[in-house]
Amino acid sequence: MQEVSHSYLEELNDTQRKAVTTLDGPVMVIAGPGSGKTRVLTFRIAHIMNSGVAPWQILALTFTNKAAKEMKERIERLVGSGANKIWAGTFHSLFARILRVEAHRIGYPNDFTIYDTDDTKSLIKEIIKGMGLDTKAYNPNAVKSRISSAKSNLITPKAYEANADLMNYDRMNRRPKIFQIYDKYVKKCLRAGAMDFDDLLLQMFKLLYQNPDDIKSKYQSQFQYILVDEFQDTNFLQYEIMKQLVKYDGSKENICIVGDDAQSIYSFRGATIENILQFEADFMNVQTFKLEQNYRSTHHIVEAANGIIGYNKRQIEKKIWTDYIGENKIKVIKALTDSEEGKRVADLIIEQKNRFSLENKEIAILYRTNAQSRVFEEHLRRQNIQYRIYGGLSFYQRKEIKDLIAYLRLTVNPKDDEALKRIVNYPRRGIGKTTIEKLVQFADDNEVSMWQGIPNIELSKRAQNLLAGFAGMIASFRKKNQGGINAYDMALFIARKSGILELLKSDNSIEGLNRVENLNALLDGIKEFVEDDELGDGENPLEKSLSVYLQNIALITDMDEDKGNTDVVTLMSVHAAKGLEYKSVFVVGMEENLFPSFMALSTPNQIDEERRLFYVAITRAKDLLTVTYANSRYHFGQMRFNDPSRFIEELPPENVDSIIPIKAKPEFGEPRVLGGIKPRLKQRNVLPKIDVSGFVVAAPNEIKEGMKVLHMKFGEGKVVSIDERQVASIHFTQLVENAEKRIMLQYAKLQILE
DNA sequence: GGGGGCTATGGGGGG
DNA sequence: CATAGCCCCC
Repeated sequence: MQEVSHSYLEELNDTQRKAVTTLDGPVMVIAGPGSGKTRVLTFRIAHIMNSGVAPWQILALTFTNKAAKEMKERIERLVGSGANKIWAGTFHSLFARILRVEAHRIGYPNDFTIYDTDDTKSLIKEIIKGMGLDTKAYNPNAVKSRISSAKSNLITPKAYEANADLMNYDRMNRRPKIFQIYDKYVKKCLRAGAMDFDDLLLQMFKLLYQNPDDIKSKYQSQFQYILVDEFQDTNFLQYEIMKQLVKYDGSKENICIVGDDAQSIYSFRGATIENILQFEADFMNVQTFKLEQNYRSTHHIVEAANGIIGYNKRQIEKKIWTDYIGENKIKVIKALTDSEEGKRVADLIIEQKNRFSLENKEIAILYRTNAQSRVFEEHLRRQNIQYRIYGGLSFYQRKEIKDLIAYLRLTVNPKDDEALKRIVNYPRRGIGKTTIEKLVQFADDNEVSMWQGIPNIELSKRAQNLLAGFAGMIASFRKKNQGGINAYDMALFIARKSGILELLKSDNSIEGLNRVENLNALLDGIKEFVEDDELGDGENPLEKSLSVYLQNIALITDMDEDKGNTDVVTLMSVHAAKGLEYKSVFVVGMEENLFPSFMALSTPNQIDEERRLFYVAITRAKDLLTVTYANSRYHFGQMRFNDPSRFIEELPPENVDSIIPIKAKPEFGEPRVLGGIKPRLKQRNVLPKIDVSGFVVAAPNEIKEGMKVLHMKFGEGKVVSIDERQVASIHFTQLVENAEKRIMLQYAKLQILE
């Protein structure tokens, strides 16, 4: 037996050490900002490994993949080797990895597509339009967030319809049919073999809960130790998954959660502080440790943070303190315009760099909304200060990148309707809007993906040939892809054969050249992925297929990318700054309607969350904190006037320099009031209510011309004709428009009436 | 079916 | 300001 060194324990204070060495049973660590939380987590994992536990038996759920990567590197240095085999990453990426192996057990292909926000939105929009509803009343964003929140709370479409609170809420907001959209959305995703971000959690839960082939015990016994970072930002569903993994007969319940209720800033995506309270109720004998000493910031910053958070009721009792007495108070700067704000921040950065010999990378500008980055960019560039913006439009969201990726997605999973719609006519091959609409309708009627509809839909000869040509190309890509080709060779082949590369190269404008460059950068990235010789769990090189590549990039964010050692000022949203620290921090745009956001003004709970967000913002600073606001700023091309943020007044005066407590009155430019909702409904099919109990599905070959049949969705109809591809034309008596539908017998659920 | 120009309209944070 | 969606023309 090798001698194990525990010398790292000497680097910890008493509470930290207890949090690291208490390995058995449920542990809760409440960790104030700058209290050495990351250190505790890494040391704890190292300690678990030193106690003889294999790295792959440890599940560490972090907030970003970058945090997981850094943690693994630090653990590697502490314990020698093996740290790369720890299951560390975000909920989404780790569950995607598991589902890639297990999805077939719950009705999904293992090669499932991950739908991003744009895919989700466009699908929801398609459904709304398909139902003849108005996209103004049924704002796709609003609908998406209702669906997302339903999924995060384990509410199925059926349960949604049966839930009086949800239905009343939707009725009050004039969106009574959200439950139907939700239902269609779920079905369409399944047909497309696609999971959205919420599904990565929801399907993981289903896998464990439904427990096909006793799969649950496999993961329960694998993950002997579970750690969850930023627990305050997990939602109900994430917590339920954790419980599936940890709570069972004979479990040692070795789970450690680390969080800070004061830094809970993600309730908009379903995170709930209740989880912290619930944890103590769900687990017996939870051992709680509170890390209250702040090692990061000056007393001015810590006291200001305490002062701010004191305005919030209801929090876990704790007192964050520091023995770091700083010289510089918090600076509050008022600017007349947003542009002046940008200039003053840039000037002050120059001044601070000289006076305190700061490097660019020790400085960050934090804002409430990504749209605010522009003025700072402008002025930093003017002053020749290197910077980097995180968040906003990422590389993978550029059009030319998404186009090629859509081809790759379709090659891996041809049922991916969103990918198909995107590129079926790009580059142009004469397949127009009408054809695509018909294909969408046909696929919907037959409850299949568009890809499955292509060989069976009846269109003009021309349209049919064009579609067949496209399908043939994709089929040839698929055939090539199944021959064990790596992702790079495949992607290059597709970029050439699809005509994308050629099309982009024919554009000699600056933007065109840029696009070619971006596409090449994407191909380089794929090459890098292929050549990376990182080892997987079983010491085998990780698989380099297109499918694995797509899974990797679907969950990548700006934050995960290496900044390298470049010396740049960081610009990012406050949300993105969670967990980070800088010597000098500028929190900008501190105005009513912006921070706190106008969306939050009417709800006390949301104001509290904005306040926690401000708390997170200021506690990123180690030495210097500057808070700025502007009397006027451009927003959507309009000049707007805002009062200074209430949070500025909440800063304790003794920790602040040069505060100017003037409440500017708006002179003109009152906020534009959005108009009322004007529903504009066309006469549409109202689908008949069909009693599905006692429904007898007929075999495809039993259906004959002239028969009267019952369809699950469209009700009674008469079979007009059946063609050689087994597509039947059926006239449905209860439909108002497009009563004659073409239905694929292979998939149709029809009952013979007479 | 495709392209170009014009208008109306969003309104946050992110995996 | 940015862009989706519409209208009109080829």
